[in-house]
Amino acid sequence: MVKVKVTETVGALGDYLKEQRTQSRLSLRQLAEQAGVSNPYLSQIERGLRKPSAEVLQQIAKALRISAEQLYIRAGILSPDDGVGGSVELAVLGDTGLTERQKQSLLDVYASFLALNEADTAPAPVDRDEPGHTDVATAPSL
Amino acid sequence: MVKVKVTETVGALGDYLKEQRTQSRLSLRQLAEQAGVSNPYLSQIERGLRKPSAEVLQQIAKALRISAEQLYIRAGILSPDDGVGGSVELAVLGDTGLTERQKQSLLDVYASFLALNEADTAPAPVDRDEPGHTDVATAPSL
DNA sequence: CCATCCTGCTAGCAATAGTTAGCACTTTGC
DNA sequence: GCAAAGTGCTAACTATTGCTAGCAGGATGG
Repeated sequence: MVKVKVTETVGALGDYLKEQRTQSRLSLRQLAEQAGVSNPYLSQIERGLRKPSAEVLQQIAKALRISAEQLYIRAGILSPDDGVGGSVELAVLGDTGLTERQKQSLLDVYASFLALNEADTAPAPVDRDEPGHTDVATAPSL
Repeated sequence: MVKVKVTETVGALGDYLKEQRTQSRLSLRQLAEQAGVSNPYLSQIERGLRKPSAEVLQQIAKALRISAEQLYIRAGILSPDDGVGGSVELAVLGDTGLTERQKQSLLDVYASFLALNEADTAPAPVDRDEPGHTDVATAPSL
């Protein structure tokens, strides 16, 4: 009985973090250095004993090449459609690799997708969108 | 000894935060309550005296209906194309309002835009040796 | 005129984030 | 066999977060 519920969310974050780290073939010390924190501390974060500050979390996310927001979502701290509604818009608008025109086009497509799904799920309020299931039976012709 | 250098980034975050708060016509206490923090603490954050933890920052961002990532970017803590490269991908993949197929389409378009701009600005293909990057998107035929 | 509610701010304290030093174990090579 | 360097973890400490209690000033209105 090791996991004693330290808010449970922190543990989830730690697990996901460790999963990402090992998947990137990074040792604890390597990631710690890249993220600019000490290795014992990173170890404690992974085991759910500590909650990293915003800055540290950003550094870690950056070192792992993932979004801090995603880190939160995947760790179950933030629900996907909770406060992040519009994160696609923001991500696109904040992208420096796109021209303004391209951003607009992309967002147009995005909006149209959402509108389609909206109209789709409206009569049938069963909106369980399981990844891998790809419920595209009603999806528009692309 | 007055701490002159509070990293300066914190001040920027505070300024942006305050700007957003007043723009939303929220008093300090109102936002503090919505974000689940004490009002003196929020006050200190806005004045750059404190750096909020990851959780608190998320709560504040949520209460203001903005992305924590954007909060960082706008505050100048995180540069837009810095570690957030790929945030569009992540935002799209994390979006619950899209089907898997739509996500794929959107990302295809996104990738093609990037490829276009890449070819435009860099005649000589720059190869960045980033571990675990696995650049799979090489301009899909649209 | 004074009570009451708002605004934001300061002081002081408890909790915890993040540090350095160092332990135990495993692998690598001489 | 054993040094050297890798892995992650523990302990003790300092620095910082985030709290409660309470202050001064401005509106509102009885």
